[in-house]
Amino acid sequence: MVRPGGRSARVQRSVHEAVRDLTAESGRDALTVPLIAARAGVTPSTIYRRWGDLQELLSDVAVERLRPEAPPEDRGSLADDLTSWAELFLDEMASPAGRAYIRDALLGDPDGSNAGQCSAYAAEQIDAVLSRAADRGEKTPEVEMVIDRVVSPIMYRILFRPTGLDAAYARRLTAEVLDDGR
Amino acid sequence: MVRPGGRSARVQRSVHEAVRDLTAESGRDALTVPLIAARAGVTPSTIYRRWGDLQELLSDVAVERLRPEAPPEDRGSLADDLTSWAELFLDEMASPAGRAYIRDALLGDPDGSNAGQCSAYAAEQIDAVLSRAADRGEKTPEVEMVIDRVVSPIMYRILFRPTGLDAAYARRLTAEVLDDGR
DNA sequence: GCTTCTAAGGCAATCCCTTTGCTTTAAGAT
DNA sequence: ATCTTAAAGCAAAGGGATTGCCTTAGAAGC
Repeated sequence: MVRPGGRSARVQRSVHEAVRDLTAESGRDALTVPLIAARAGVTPSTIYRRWGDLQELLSDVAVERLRPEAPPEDRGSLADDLTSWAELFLDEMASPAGRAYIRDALLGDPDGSNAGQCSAYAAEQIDAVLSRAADRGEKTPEVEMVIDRVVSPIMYRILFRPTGLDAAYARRLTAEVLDDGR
Repeated sequence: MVRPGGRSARVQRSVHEAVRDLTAESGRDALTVPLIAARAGVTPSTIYRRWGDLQELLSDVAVERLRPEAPPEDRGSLADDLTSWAELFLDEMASPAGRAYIRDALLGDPDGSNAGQCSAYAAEQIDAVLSRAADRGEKTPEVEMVIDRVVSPIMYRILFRPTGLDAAYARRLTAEVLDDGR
């Protein structure tokens, strides 16, 4: 039984807020469950019971922060829309903060649902860009193809090869998928 | 000063061995530093001083296990070699054990060097396949292209979208990169 | 070979994170 | 208004993480 307006919701909000505040103040390495609990005004056992451990809590907070805040900007053409989305995506994800969120999201995620949520966010944004282009009458690649050809290489490099990532790489990947897919 | 034949090497071996044994016996969730230390015949502080924490130790062990044991089999043609390598790669990485090792490798890896090593292993194997094909006179894609178009999508799905991964996907990715790249 | 030097491991005490049984509270149902 | 029951609070115990100090063993110089 979910009680979205009640005490549970208040606790969830204050705990998430405490994580964000303490991360900003002292860095994520300084985070501990008792610290977060004290800041949030709850007892540690509440956090342990609801989230299991620190990593799962951080994973929750990370996914929340990786949620896109607005649909991709409309620049008038598929090529422009997709290219600028990919540049922005790379930029956000490859930043130190972005990398930290990705790691956290993957880390405390026993069943993969948080990671799946991240992927779903990207798919939504891409789908918005492609649908808009289709409405304009442009021929578009499949969402799956954009994920395989643009999102995957970017994420792979972020996770496994921390060097050589820049906007030009995002542009090249986008140009290639548009050449092949429409 | 490295002392490869001495006590350090013995400790390293016995600790790694203890991790493997205990993982097999009791599962990775049951692992703790004191447990591993006891099995390895060392004190916990030794492990903390050498590896920092449990996650970094597990990351070390994971990378060791992700090292390929032999060069890819020679089946006579680039298409056959690359396809069967990709199928094997997907199979090993997507297995429960493979996923666990990937997670561990990424997890306890503050500077990204362990993850980089994993990527280097894959690049080596691919390079071996491509060089062999080039020696036969076949036209081959670049290693980078195979990583972007075959390895990345597979790893992305393993990490972010745990469903719908099978040998057919590996074959499709390989076929596409061979069509485009030679 | 013997002495010297030093990186690495052992030991032990301390701190505090984690876990858990029991109690209390508050949101929703009747 | 009363009842029910998730969920939070409390507190104690257990044990993992950390660190200063000491000991050991391998390597280098004589």
